[in-house]
Amino acid sequence: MDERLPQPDLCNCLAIRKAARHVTQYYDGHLAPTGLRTTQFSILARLKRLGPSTINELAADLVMDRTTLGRNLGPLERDGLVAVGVDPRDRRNRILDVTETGAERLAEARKRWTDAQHEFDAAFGGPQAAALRQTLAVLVNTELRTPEASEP
Amino acid sequence: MDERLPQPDLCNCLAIRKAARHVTQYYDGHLAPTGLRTTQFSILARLKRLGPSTINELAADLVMDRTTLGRNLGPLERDGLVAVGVDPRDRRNRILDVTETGAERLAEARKRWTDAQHEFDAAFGGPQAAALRQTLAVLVNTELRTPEASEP
DNA sequence: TTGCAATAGGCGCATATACGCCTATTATTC
DNA sequence: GAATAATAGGCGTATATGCGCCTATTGCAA
Repeated sequence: MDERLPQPDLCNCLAIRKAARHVTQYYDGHLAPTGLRTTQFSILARLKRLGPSTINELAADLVMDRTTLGRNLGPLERDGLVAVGVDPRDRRNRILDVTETGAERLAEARKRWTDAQHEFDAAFGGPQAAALRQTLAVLVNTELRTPEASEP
Repeated sequence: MDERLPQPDLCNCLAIRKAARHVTQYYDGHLAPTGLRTTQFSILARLKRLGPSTINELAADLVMDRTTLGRNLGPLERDGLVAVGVDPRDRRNRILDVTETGAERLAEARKRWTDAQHEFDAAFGGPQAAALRQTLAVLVNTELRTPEASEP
């Protein structure tokens, strides 16, 4: 009975991307009945927690590129889950806020999310999951500098 | 001097997706001069390691959806880095293989990847990185069942 | 105040991700 | 051997991701 685990990846990036695909599919499966994807759920949840925010603020919180968040707002705005307004005090800023409909949808999705969290803990181990999240928080706050393009 | 780290996410999925975005941007920045994205580099590297493989085999190895890999092959095939043939013994199968051009490009990219790995270890800690990769390998092999849609 | 720098965000483009449905091909069963 | 099941993969659709370049707006300096 050869029950060894496969070799872990040598590549940090591949390792985390594989895991991200694995876990995202799982959470997406749980959230599917609510019509929200994992990314959309995260956006709604964080925006609800932060309160009205600009695109830059929310994108930084989600460790997401500014333009990525901007595009991800499209479906949410179209479905009336997020309101996008202009800051009257600085009209460069867009003010994002969760609508009432968005809050309701978020509340429904949160039930499914809780189920997913519990099952995840059961399968992977609660303490292990907490430790992993902690490690990932450190990683996200680790500055990784991209090399400059060489001067011409 | 309030140097506390921000609270780790409670959501396993958000935590790992944030980290994946963070790390992917870093590796993509290093690989950019080679014209390869991180995903493409991973595909080439794994295919080179596995030898000629079918789409299903390679997709499973990469923890990637079959259709995702299928589409990601497009640019690689277009640029002559991967050859896609039909298995004469079972014509349902596509046989993927790294071309000579692909091998050369992979070799160049591997240099940049090695730099990225070293700098990653320096910033995050080599042993911590190894432990994280090990943990993620366990996670990827943890079965997470998606709930069945309710019967009508 | 006017003119330049800095900031916030949009948009084109290209790739990445995956579900559902489809065809082609092979394996199985009667 | 013909009908059927199972498997491999393609394709439509939709969202996710982010770089480079652009405009709009604001802050700052001469």
